[in-house]
Amino acid sequence: MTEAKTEIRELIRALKTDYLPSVSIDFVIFGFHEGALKVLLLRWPYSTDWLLPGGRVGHTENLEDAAYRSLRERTGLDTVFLQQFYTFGNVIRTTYFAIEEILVQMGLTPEDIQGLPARDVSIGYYALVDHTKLNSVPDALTEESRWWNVDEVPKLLFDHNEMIILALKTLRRQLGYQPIGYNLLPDTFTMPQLQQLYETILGQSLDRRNFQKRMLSYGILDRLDEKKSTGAHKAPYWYRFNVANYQKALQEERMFIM
Amino acid sequence: MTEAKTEIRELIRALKTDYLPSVSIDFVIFGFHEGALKVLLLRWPYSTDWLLPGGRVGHTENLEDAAYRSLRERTGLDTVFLQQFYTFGNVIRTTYFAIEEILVQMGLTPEDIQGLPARDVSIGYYALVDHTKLNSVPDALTEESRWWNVDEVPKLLFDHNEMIILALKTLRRQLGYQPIGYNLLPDTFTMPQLQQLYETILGQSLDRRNFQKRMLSYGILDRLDEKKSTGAHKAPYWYRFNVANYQKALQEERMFIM
DNA sequence: TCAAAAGTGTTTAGCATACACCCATGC
DNA sequence: GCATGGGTGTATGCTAAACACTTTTGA
Repeated sequence: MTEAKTEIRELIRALKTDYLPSVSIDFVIFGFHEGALKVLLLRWPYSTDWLLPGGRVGHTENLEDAAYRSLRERTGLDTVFLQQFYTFGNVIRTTYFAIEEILVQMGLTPEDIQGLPARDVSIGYYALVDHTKLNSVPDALTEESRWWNVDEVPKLLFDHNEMIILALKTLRRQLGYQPIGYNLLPDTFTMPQLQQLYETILGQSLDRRNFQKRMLSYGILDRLDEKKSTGAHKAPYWYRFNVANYQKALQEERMFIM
Repeated sequence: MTEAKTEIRELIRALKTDYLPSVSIDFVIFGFHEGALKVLLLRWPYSTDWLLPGGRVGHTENLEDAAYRSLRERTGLDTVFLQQFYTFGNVIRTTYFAIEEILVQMGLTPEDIQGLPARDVSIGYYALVDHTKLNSVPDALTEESRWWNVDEVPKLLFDHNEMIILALKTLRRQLGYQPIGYNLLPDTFTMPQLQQLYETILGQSLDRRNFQKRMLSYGILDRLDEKKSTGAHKAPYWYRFNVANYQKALQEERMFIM
């Protein structure tokens, strides 16, 4: 048996003993890059299908702590925007049944599989991350992981396509009552970049002047000096989020109607 | 041992074998009566504290089905508005530990308690019900159940106070993009009654004329004949929800800004 | 005839939308 | 000097908010 297979068996063992049975976490990790909204997917060994990264909850671990821990273990990211959006509990969603073939190829014996929870209820979280800061941490169950454009996501395992759709819908609605961009953009950014982020998430273009007017009116941005030119045109200003005001706006809700 | 205690032991046994371990459901059941928003609470035998009604998920039962089933078993209501709003997973939230005293008084032995999940992750649902149609179905674990005004709810067991607060917050936000009232009002109702419902949920008073104008503009109401007088004043019209349009509005979202 | 509550229409103000010209830079 | 993209202000229209008088009814 290869070392990888041994590692997988160890993971499965831990799954049975170290974590709450019947409960899992799935992450829709959004990143923003080259004007497109991306989502992080991974692929198991011996499988051609992709799926969302996930995690589990320790016996004496708070759910939210488990979500942050799992995400940190997987992405190396600590300060991310992480939000629970829905809990999925259809029976067919995660029967190990459906992926038995893969499990067998992973070198798991019937005894390994025996005792796995027959189905999970999975708590969906979505995360917004600065994709330049992410360094993917591989594990034995991850053969490959990469970013996909949200509108080019293939058919995924389980109900993970629906999860992405609902996460995106929730994210768009959230844009209506909370600011967004912190943790998703670099520390300093330009107004056109911020606007592109909004346009990408909303899937529609917005008026430059009106967008800037609204954003500035919220008082969550601090303007810095000029940007070094990146092309044959006037240089845009750098902006930075005013963290205090940004946090306050997050609390307040009810502004930010797009 | 009393018959009630035998029933309780049977319930606890079923809890260990018939349902997913570590997963529970809690209901914030809202009713509207006498101009006040109410929430249904219950009290266990041998306990002075109140708490939210709950349910569990069968091994081969979809989460949503389990929610509807539990609610039906408890309230006799079939067609209710039921919405998942958050999943709670703090460790301290449901340790049986915290209520050991009560369990002992219920006649449970250490062996009964042994094997109970140490903690649950609980999926919160809120329901809107026509409180006149509710007939409470008692079980061995329910010593007493009744409606409480939402602003007079006492300190509850576990984290159930927080649950009510978050459910109400979600309900209020929902009022911003979906119509509400079907399942919460009688079949026919008057405009002032509908307005009172909105005012009650939002916790603020609204302008009569503007409210009526907006409501009628949504096309979800059918006006009937005059109401029989209920006082020394002009009789209000009866209205009824136009179910087809109401359902369509529920799908559409994004209208109904209050 | 008076009090209590419901029906109804108009005016106003604020905000979101639409829209155009000037400016800086690199080639 | 010209093409590219960024900066900025104003005019308009729509809709939510503010607001008052008339009608019905029972006591």
